[in-house]
Amino acid sequence: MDEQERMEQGTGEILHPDLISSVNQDMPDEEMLYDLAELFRIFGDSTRIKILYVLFEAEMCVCDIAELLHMTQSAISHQLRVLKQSKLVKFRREGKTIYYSLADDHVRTIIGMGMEHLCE
Amino acid sequence: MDEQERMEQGTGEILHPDLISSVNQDMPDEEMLYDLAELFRIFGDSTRIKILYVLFEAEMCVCDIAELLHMTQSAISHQLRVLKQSKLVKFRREGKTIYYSLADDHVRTIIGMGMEHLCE
DNA sequence: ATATCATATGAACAGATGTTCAAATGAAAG
DNA sequence: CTTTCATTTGAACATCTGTTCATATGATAT
Repeated sequence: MDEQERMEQGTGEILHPDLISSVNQDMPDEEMLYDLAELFRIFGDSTRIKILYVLFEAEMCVCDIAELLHMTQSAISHQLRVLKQSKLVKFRREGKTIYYSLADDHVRTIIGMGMEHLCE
Repeated sequence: MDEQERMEQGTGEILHPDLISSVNQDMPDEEMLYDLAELFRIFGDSTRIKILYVLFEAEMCVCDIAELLHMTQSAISHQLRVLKQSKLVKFRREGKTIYYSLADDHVRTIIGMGMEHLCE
């Protein structure tokens, strides 16, 4: 009844009201979905993917990563900051240099999933 | 020798030359890493994540999705185009309406991985 | 202290991205 | 054919994002 009335009100946009309310109940809350998108957004940049891939192999300092990727040390530092904020990498200081490494194995798994999807 | 010379040439940026060349060999090619980033970039938007999540439950037409997400039908259509191009969703026509659904189970797995990472 | 080196940071700029609006398909019904 | 409805499309616009450049930390060595 409600839905039928709305359908006649002018917009006339609702085709399957029952389906809509059913799906609506099973949706995670807005915030969770936002956080999820935000997580993937971090992986959605070549430079950051490369940095993470490099750290697959070994912990490494900023200038080494910059050299490896043929990029400015500043650019790398900015991106490491993003990765740090998302808890995807961690770091330790040793004198003047700072060594970065993967925060945990989730990074490997997620990137692995992506690779699998591509290779098909 | 080579590396030492370069270190003294001026920039003085290379700290661990051996590590660099070792890691360099194990890196996937540029294009693969770019595609990988591109794939994740698709997941890195709230609207697209929501659309995918909705399609977890059932195939659905454009105006239903728009209604469900409280968004313009045009905005949804634009995003479905992106998802279509990335082969993440497929569609079938039935008269005037077009029904979209997930292309395969990889989408579920990848989003599942992201969720797992968040819930820790 | 001063110099040097590794890294971080802030402002600025160019390029990418998402939504909106208006208009165009494309299929069914009158 | 014309109308209606679901969807697509293109241009315009505002916002976001990544890199660069110049400068600031912060630690070591002289």
